[in-house]
Amino acid sequence: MSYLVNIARKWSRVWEERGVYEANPREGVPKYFLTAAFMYPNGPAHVGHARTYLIPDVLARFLRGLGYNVLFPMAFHYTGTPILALAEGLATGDSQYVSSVAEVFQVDAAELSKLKDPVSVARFFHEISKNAMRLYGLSIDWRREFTTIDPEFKAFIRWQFKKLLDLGYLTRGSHPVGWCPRHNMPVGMHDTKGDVEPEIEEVYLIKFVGLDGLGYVVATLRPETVLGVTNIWVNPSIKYCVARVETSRGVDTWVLSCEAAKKLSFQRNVEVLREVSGEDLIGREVVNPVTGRVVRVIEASFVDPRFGTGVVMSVPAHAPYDYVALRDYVLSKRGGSWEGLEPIPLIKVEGYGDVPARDVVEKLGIRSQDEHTLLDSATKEVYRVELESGVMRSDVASLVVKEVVEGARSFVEGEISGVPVKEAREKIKNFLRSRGFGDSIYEIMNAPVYCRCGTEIVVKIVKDQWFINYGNPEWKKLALEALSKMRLVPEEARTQFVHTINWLREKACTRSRGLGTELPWAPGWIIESLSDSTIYMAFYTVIHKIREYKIPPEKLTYEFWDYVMLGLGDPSKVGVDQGILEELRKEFLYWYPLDSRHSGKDLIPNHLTFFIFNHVAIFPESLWPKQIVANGWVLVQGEKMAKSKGNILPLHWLVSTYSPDVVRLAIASGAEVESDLNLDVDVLDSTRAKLKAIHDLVTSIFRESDLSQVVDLPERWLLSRFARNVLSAYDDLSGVRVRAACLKIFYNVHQDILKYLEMVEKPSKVLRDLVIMWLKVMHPVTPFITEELWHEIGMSGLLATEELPSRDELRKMIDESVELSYLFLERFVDDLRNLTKVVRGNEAVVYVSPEADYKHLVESIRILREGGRMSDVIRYLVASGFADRKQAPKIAKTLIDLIMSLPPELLEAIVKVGSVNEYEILLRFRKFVEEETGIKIKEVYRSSDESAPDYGGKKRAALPFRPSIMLMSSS
RNA sequence: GCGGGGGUGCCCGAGCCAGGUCAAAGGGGUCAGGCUUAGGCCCUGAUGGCGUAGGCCUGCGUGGGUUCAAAUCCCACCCCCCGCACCA
Repeated sequence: MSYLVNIARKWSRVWEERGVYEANPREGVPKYFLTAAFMYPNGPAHVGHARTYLIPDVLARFLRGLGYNVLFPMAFHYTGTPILALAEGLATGDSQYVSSVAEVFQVDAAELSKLKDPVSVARFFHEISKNAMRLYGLSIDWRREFTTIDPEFKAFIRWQFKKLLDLGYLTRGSHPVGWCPRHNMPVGMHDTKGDVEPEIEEVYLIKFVGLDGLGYVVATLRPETVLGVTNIWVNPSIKYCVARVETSRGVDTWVLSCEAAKKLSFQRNVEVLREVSGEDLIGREVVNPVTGRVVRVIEASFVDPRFGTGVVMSVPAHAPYDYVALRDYVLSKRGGSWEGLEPIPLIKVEGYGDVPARDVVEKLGIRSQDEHTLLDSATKEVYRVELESGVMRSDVASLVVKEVVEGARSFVEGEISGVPVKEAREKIKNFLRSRGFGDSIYEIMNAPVYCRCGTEIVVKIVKDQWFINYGNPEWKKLALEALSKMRLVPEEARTQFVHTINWLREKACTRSRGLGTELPWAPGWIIESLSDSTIYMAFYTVIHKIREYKIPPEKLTYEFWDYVMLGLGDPSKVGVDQGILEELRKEFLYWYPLDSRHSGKDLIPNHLTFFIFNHVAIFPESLWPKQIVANGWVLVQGEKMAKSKGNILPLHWLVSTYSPDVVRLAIASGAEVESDLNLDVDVLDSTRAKLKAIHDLVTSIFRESDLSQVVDLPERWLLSRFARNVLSAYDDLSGVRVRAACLKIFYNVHQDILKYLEMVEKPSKVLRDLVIMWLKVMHPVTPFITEELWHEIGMSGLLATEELPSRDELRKMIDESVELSYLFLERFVDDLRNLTKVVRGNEAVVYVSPEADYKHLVESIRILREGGRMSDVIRYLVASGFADRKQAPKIAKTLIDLIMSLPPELLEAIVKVGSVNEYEILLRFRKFVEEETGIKIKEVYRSSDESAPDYGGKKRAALPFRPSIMLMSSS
């Protein structure tokens, strides 16, 4: 095992020293430019990266072998906030934390504990990962490596964003985010306890004006039920605040729970004037803004001060909570009298009575307002059926007793009565909002969600947020156009891309903290990571030259990039030597457009789509990317990798434990790109065994001194099979079917060589030539062991720079007639074996058809291909004299069955080759057949041989490609 | 809820887009045999049911349909996985 790791160390160093993978423009040579998503170093590169990076590497090596000038670069993405959290954790010096991180990542705890700031954390994992990638054999041009906090890169990103701004694709506004009041920063899923995504939703507010002059603002998801309000709920045991609250119409005075007031202060200005107890509010009267009805404030224990405003409107006909609370109240305080509080039916729903809430409550047998689980499911049911199939009753206008706002009655009459709930909801919302009685706040629907620090998360409205407006219809059109011209692997991803492009709206593109590039015109705002990584592939084309010519970052101006990337402006006025500038421009144009972009499938709905959008925004059509390859996950022992599970397989550990070639072959042959790959230890072990077997086979072939010079049937067969497998593997690789290619190159070829060795007494010299070709075609997947073998068998030069056998060269090696003969033999063995299962016997007499009869098979194939039926075949057989009228149908049936059972390629081969000399083949491979089946071949006769005995009447049953066999027991 | 992907033999997993090459590739497991001092390595064969002549029957989530012919096409249903953003 250490052998494989050692040769990897040796050859990766040699390749690097000789600059084998440093790609420079070469005029007249076709280029291929591929990139994989650079990694975010908040941990070491792991087996997931290993997969995403291996696919382009195999393609890169393959294409180099076919004569392409291939560029495969890599960089590191420092932008973002997760590294901050990690650095924060490490900086506390908590040794338990440090050692747990060290363990999942398989890194040195002492080293780790020295890291105090985000940048050194990033550098630490960057170095580990980079070294792992080098040992892993990725054929990367490392001269072009960079990080996203390099000044040159920042200059490039500033240019990109200025471009987006000029194009009108950037907008500004405010928007709600999950927010930790203690950290004073936005929190996403990865900063919360248990990785919970805070679900932020807009909740509607309706203001009931109290007769005391205060605004009693209720929060609701169902504004249409405002028509059926019988009372207002407050919780008597909690504190309420009277506060001056900012609204779109100026400042208003509201009553709301003090907790709500505090939360709301993150969304708008709130000034608490005084506190009142819930108790004090009981019995006050408020006016329904739509119906004008005056209702009372009543106590209810179910009211949650943390949700909405802590003030709730009561709609007993359609809200189970309200119905039950009201029932409690009526029974305990009013001796069962509902007078004045009767549920007011608003919505008709099939299958329910006038008061659906009551129906459901009774169905579930709910007894009190404290049975939250039951009430929640009741609420869900009523909400769902009313939304889906509910219609506002036609008499709702009569509920308007007094017009608080002008036109309320005619509004309800004309727009609400008789319409579906969904529609009524929108109309009432708009009506109330336009009259100053409607508003909305944001609420965390899955509250409580806690920050990692333990503080409960609130919703904050971030102001002056910058967005990239992916909702722009013109832009979408361009993106769709680019997509339609792009090749996708897998093709199934296309619909997902189309939907993503259509669905995307404004994307917040800045953050208030983290590593990255500042928005040039808005200091303090950092461009977030999904936004600064959309066109950086272009940056690879020139960064090494910028460094080589020592162009200082301050000279990388807007004009500089405009010229290099777009050829705009006057190169003499850029402030950089014009010759150099032209050289950069030329190199960019040499490599661009990008030929293939690789990443995990998880990036389809974000990065890969943004990648398309930004390319079409900034670059002309001729420079749009040509292909995207999105690969599936890597599962470890059937499970998804996760830090929390501790089952992350870091690349540096993998390659030093199992060796790069083993890991590469296991990943490459484990699954096709689109599907998830399950990696477990057994697979790695058996892959290692496979490589060892190949290694030993190759060395033994070259150790063997006694080789024949013949190029006979077995040799021709071997060469032909090899060529076929390799050609087919080439096609696979061109279609990014790496697994299929691997199976052919590593498994089929290997097996054929073993078969060949069985066939011959003494291997031919031809085998050596074939092995040399074999090493070449294996090299893209397992570069190290093949390079080592290359030298071991005495070849000169580096295998890494060798050309692969060309398609033409391979095609010439194909020999259909030999392959057909061999196939015939295989089928015969199968047939014979099959027969031994049903008939006892240990020796066989075989009748083969004369070669001349093949013309009947060929003709029958032709007839069937041209749409002929059995009758046509019969007619032909009789006409040709092959069969008489009596036997023809039976023969035709067998013939057709035979033809139908043969694969089209084989039929093609039969037609092409014309015939098989069955007699000769069987005699020649008699021993082989006997060994394979355990049946002695007593005699082989031509069925046309008059003098041959006819055992069991089998003589006449022979058909081309299907000898007739008489099985018997020797006495 | 919206969107995407998928349900295949004991297990994993191809094949379905271009219907007959499909009892259904390839692994794994299991069984038998070989190699071997021994085998955890490797090699060969078997692995839905039936069959003393190379064949028949049943079968690819469920139920219908189209067709001479369906794992493959159409319709309905059931079930599983993954995304829904400001986060890499």
